[in-house]
Amino acid sequence: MNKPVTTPSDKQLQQLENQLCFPLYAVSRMLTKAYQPYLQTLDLTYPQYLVFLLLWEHEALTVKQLGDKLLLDSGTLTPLLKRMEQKQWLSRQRDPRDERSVIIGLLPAGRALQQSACHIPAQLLEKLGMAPTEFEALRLQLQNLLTQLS
Amino acid sequence: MNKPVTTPSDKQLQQLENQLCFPLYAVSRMLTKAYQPYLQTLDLTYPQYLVFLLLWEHEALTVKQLGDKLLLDSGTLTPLLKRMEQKQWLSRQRDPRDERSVIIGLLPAGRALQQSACHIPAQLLEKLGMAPTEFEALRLQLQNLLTQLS
DNA sequence: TTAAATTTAATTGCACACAATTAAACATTG
DNA sequence: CAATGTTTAATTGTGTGCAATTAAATTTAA
Repeated sequence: MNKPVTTPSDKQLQQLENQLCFPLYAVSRMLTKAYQPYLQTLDLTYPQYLVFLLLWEHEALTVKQLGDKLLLDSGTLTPLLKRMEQKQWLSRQRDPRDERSVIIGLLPAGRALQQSACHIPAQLLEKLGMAPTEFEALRLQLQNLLTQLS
Repeated sequence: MNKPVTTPSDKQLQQLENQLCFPLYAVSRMLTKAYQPYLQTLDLTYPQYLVFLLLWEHEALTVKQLGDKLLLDSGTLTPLLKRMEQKQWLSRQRDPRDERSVIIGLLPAGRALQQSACHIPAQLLEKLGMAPTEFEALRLQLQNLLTQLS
């Protein structure tokens, strides 16, 4: 009763790969689009929203710390943060104790946005329409993948 | 023995949202990066690789058909396909029977790339390090999410 | 304590990604 | 058949996303 232990063909492996890698790529983009209607009214993009989630929690963080938490480098963050600075949402200033670091701090207009954004998570979760057990399973798998890949 | 049926707070919902939405966003980017070492030697990007996977299978497709399959619009595909055309990997020509459509066809250099790329799926799958049951579960959940979101 | 190595952010250049608009070709309908 | 509506790509403009380089500040080591 042994199963045949044949090596999967290149074509079979390609199909497997695309059943996982492409959906991940596509779902991620669709998810960003799903935020659009809510974020657009606040003049926010999804990466900017993620920066706010961190600042609402921590009040001030360096570019480096933001990058570590979001897995984004300064080439992405610097122009993004400059745009947010122009809207008076946050401040950018060198750390006097280590002039290499740039500290990003919440400004009143940025703090005020939290009230307008606090209903987004519930609306998003509803859009996903997932059962709690499914949700938890997916969360764990993504967590594992993230560990595996980074 | 009833569980307390309290409404989750905004903060709790925000945490839930970020346990799923942010990991999806991050994993997708890390996955693209995981392809880098293999694609770089072929002078390919991940979206370009996806275009090739479709062309290797179908030989020729319109921009519209590529967009439907990849969930990308012409604003993304047109410049990407022009870059691939410049490398002589594919041709772009209007369909004589419907001048609105542009047919993307494989050229010899593009067809030849398939031989160099055929080992990528196996290497990628190994990098993910997932058990078959896990793999299938994740695939199904992403499939469901994609349906829900699009 | 200087010289070398390291850390951190900014800059530069290239490639997506998508909303909105435009333009051309085709299809439909009166 | 002509007017209207629809489909399809291209274009434009804005915003990421990242590799590679640069520059400045700090840390380490000789």
